[in-house]
Amino acid sequence: MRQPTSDKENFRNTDGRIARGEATRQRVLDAAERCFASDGFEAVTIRQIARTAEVTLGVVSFHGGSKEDLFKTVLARRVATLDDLRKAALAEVRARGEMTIRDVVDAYLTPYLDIASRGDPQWRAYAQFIARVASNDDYFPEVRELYDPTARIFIAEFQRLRPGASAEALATVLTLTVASMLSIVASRARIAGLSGSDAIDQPMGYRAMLIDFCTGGIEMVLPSD
Amino acid sequence: MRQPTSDKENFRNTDGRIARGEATRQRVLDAAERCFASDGFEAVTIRQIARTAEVTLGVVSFHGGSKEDLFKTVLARRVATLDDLRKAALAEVRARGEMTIRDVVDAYLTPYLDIASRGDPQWRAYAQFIARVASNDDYFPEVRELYDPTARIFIAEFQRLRPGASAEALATVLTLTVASMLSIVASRARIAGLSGSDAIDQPMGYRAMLIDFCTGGIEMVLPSD
DNA sequence: AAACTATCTGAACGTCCGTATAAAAAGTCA
DNA sequence: TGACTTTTTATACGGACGTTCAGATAGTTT
Repeated sequence: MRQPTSDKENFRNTDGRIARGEATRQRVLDAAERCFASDGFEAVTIRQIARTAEVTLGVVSFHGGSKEDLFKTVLARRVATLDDLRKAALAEVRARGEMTIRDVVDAYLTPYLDIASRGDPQWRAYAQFIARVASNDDYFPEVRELYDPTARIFIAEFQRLRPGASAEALATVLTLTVASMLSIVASRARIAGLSGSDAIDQPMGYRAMLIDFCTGGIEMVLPSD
Repeated sequence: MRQPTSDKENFRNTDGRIARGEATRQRVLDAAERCFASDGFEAVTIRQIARTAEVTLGVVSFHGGSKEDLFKTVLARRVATLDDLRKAALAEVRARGEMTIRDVVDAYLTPYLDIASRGDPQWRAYAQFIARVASNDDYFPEVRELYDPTARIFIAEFQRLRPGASAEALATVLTLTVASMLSIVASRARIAGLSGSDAIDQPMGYRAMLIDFCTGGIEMVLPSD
C-alpha cells in the first residue's frame, strides 16, 4: 500500500488542492464499499472493485493495499461519524431531562436509519455493509472492537434506567436491538414478500415500528424495579 | 449428480441394508452442512467439503452435484423437520385453549433454540447454517420460499390475536422476531464480550429473555385493540 | 530544463477454484 | 463365475483469483 507522503501535509498539495492520488484513493474506497455492501467480502474480487472505481488493477493495491486492508479501511472510515451522531442524539435526549428506555433506543437507532435512508448512495452502501458485516460474527474479530465502545455507552444508559438488570440481560437486549435494526436494512425484501405489499421505500419508514418493537422488548426483559 | 436408481427402492439394497452410496451421500451432505455453517457459501471450497467428509474430490460432485446443488440440498434436507416441530408446538398451544402473543412466539422460537442446543452437532450446524443464510437476503431467492409457508402460518396467528394490525406491521414483527432469534445463535460471542462474562453455553439459556423481548416488542407494535 | 517523486499501466506469476472424465475398484445379481 | 451397475480414484482443464513489479507517465520542486 502507498505510504503516507513523508515531509509535507498528507492529502494536500502546497497550493491546497486535494492531491491527485487522494481523490483516486477515495474512488477506490467508495467502490469497495459498494461492492462489499452488495456482495460480501469473499464474493468480491479486486478486479470488480477496480472496474467499479474505473481504475486499473494495480491502482487498487497501490491505494488500498490487500483485500483485507481494504475491508478494514472501508469499515473504519465512517465509524467515527456514525458514533458521533449517536452520541449527539444521546446528549440531546439527556439535555431534555427525564429519560426513558424509548429515548435511548431512539438515540441508538435513528442515526443508523437516517444514514441508511440518506440520499447519498455511499452512506446507504455503508449501512448495508454494516448490516452484512455485523450479522456474520466471524468476519474479522477487530470489526467488533470498532463498535463496542459506543455499544457500552448505551448499555450504561440502560443500566442507569434499570439498575436491577444483570450484565447478561443488558448485553442481550442491546444485541437483539442491533439485530433488529440491521434486519430492517437487510431484509426489506422479505417484509415486502410476507406482507404482500411493496416494501416501504426507506428504512426510516420502519422507524416507528422498530423503536416500538425494541422499546417493548427491552421493557419486558429488564424489570422496571 | 448421481441419478436415482431406476427400478428398485431408492436407498436400500434388496436385503434392506442402506445402500453404500447413500451413506456416503449423507456424509458429504453433513460435511457440507458443517462447512457452510462455519464459513459461508462463497468461502467454502468443494475440496474442503471433500476433506471434511473424508472422501475424494470426485465423490462430492458425484453425490452432491454442483456447489449450488449442495447448498440447496443441505438447506432443504431439514426444513420439513423444523417446520413440523413448529406446527406441533402451535397445535399444542392451540389445544390448551386461550392463546396469547407469548404462546405464539414461544411456539415459533423454541423449536429452533431447541435444535440449536441439541447434543447432535449436525443439528447445531444446521441452526448456524440457517442463521447465516437468513441474514443474507440474496444467497438464493428460493431459500426464502422454503420458510415462508410456515412464516405465514404464524403471521395468521398474530392476526387472529390482533385483528386491527396492518399487513406491514405483521410482516415486520415476524421479521424482527426471526432476526432476534437468529442473532442469539449467531452472536453469542458478542453478548459475552459486551456483558463481560462468559457466554451462556446453550442458546436455550437465552430462551426466556428472547421470548420476553419478542413478546414485549410485538405487543408494543401491534395495538391490543 | 533537469532531477525527483507520486501515480498509473499492463502484463505476468503462482495458486486454487469448480467441474469433468477415463479408468479402476467394489458390489450386485443372474 | 461372469456380466453388469454403482461407486471411487486419480488426474486434468480452463479460468479466475490476489498479488507483484518493471516500466511508462504525470506532476512537483529545484
